[in-house]
Amino acid sequence: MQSVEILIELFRQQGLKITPQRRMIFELLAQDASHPTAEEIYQRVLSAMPDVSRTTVYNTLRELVALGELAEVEDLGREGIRYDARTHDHHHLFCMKCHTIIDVSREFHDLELSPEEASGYQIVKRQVTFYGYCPDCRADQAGQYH
Amino acid sequence: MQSVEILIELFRQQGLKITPQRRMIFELLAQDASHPTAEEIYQRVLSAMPDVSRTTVYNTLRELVALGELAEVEDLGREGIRYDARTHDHHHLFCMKCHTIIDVSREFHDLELSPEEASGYQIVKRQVTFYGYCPDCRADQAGQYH
DNA sequence: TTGTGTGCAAACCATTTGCAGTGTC
DNA sequence: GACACTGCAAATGGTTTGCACACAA
Repeated sequence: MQSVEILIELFRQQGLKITPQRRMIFELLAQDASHPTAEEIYQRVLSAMPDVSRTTVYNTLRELVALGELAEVEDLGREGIRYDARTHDHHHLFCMKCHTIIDVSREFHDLELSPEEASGYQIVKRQVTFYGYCPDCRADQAGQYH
Repeated sequence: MQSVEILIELFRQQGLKITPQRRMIFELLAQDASHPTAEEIYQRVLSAMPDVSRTTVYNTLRELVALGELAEVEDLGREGIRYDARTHDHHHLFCMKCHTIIDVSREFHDLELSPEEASGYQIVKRQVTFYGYCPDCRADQAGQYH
């Protein structure tokens, strides 16, 4: 995801309009590396702008994803889609207890499949997810994955 | 997931009962490598046993997961949880168009994180997902990921 | 016989959609 | 002044739950 100004420019180029709600959503996302759910984003917008609707938040997230400015993260914790402002490929560390996700910037070079292993698939992207327990959660003994 | 006989034995040991519905679900899962959704499993059970309820299918899947005999796959295609009878760690190839998932048995040895990269996480499991287009879908030109 | 399992219907929860009124450009 | 956007309420779709009856052990 790019800066708020560039996003605004991009939306205008697409014939999309810039409303106070959208501007606020852009600003909150641009400074958020926490992989929030739509509901979490909605709550943050709400505290700054008490009349927003969930619909508006969902609409704007959908536009950002369609424009390639926001990435959806697979639903690892069964609590809905999480959003990621880093749209270039990277990997994730997932806490199986509190469901926090943090980024892993390292690249991995062993992730090539031979033609037989690829079974005819044309591979576009590789994503590694490390499952484990974050520092807070390993303290109170590891719980169950669920 | 183990053989139907061993699953039956395991359920009995847990004080769980063996009903015709459960036996049918065990048999269908044991011979299914397609990573089906709960609904797909329900439809298959239904064609052999026209009075099953979704509730029974969901209950049995939940028990199997709790016993570690069935694995849940992250919801890659936003169509619900998919189930995997292979419970030991392995990797997946996902078709971004038709959402088919196939297994990759290869192991990858480059997937170690240094202490700094792990940010204090205790890592339990590593999962690689290869995103791409399956042979059928790459034929009719690649569509959009959604 | 006892307690678990089944099936129905209703509840849930994240997300989407229909629509009338509002605001951007 | 158009047309996109907003917000409300209702719909959707996967999954869970409450409950009365049925069946496995």
